Amino acid sequence: MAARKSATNGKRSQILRAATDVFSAREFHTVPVDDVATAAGVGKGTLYLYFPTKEQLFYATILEALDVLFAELESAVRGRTGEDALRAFTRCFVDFFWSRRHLAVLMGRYEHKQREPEGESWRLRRQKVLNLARTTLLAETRAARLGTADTMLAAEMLLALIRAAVINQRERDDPERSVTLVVDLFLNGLRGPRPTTTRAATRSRRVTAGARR
Amino acid sequence: MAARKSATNGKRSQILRAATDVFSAREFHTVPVDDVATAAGVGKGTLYLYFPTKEQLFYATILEALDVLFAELESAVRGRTGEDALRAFTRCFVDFFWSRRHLAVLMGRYEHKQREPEGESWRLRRQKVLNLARTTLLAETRAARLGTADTMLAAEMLLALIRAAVINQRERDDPERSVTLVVDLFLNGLRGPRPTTTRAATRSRRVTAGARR
DNA sequence: ACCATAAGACTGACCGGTCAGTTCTGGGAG
DNA sequence: CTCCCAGAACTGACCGGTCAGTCTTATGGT
Repeated sequence: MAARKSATNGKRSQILRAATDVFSAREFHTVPVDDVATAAGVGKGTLYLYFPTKEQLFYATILEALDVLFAELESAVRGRTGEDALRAFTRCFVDFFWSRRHLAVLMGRYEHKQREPEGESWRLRRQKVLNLARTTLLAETRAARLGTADTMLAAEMLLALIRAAVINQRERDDPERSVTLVVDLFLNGLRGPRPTTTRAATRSRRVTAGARR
Repeated sequence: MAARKSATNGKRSQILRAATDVFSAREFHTVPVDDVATAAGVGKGTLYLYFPTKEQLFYATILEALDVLFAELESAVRGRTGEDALRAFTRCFVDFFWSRRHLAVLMGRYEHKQREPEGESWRLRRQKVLNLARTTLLAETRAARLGTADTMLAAEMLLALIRAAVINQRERDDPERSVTLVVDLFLNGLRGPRPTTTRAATRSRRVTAGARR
């Protein structure tokens, strides 16, 4: 029985993995279910044993990934605060999509689906991630005297920066560098950190911006 | 003849406007061409007199909008430099989508289509906008000692911030406020501008963050 | 023999694009 | 001004292809 169940789950995640690949490479509506089944190495009928509709299969790929992401983010920031937490958050985020580049495309592409019936749980999950970002930023935003609405927007902007960094990253780039770029830009802007001593600012700037080349 | 031609163009843009509305509200593949025709108040056949395929109709909505955006951006920054230019650029961008909110969704949703055959001209146009952003940033990025690759990424990040601001803006918000938020965050980060005099920084921060509420 | 699982052939709905027919327009003749 | 006609503009019923989801059949384990 345990064996049966594990075999079952094995096939389910096998389908799920294939679905993620295929849905990342091509747009949802241009992908025939047969293609997913073929990619997964199962018959179409089998696929429908595990997922009731094509849409649900699609959402399953997103939702499960978001759950993993959230769990990883949460444990990454646990016990940290301030800039340290922010950096850990960003690093975790970047790494997650670093090893799942296709997912970044997939998620960005269909964020709007949040309005559809199934999309509700998607919205909820995204909200959870956003809230975690907001919490992580709380100290900084308080220091900046931001109101609640602005804090939320700041969190959105952080995610936007991360997204831009991930999407524009080349294969050969160093993910850690993206983290630095994002966090530094987000905290100190293009003009660099406020100098505590005049020379310190210059040094810090070079680390931020000049590492490559 | 002049009358004929203007009547013709009138119908074309009438269809185009309807298409933009419909394609913004629902996803491309879930929209039957009949719906667009109905929304435009013309028969399906008429639609196919002006646009060869459904896809081309779709792309026409995007491409024409991008052309307008680029022209407006270009004239907004002409003759300006530095922070002044950056602010004008951002303001123009925000205003454009402010009066065309649906477009922001539409463009973000299908950026990935750039890989498709028709998407080539899309990619080109986006590139033009991106380059304009890069040029506008040139002074700042030089000051920050960024390499070419990083300057490009900085431009991407500026666009990402603008996009986030536009998408998260509520109907009642003041667009000018979004501009301020984006530019200030981009240049000086969440921690605010480097103080030239101690008090000046505080004043500037309040403008950045505290205008609402 | 019976059940659980898998496969892929099949079917019905749906929609992009066409085209045969209709309506509009404008201008020339009476 | 009215009638008529030619051609342009427009229309929507229809056709053919494409799947999402079902159902029959095959396989193997107990």
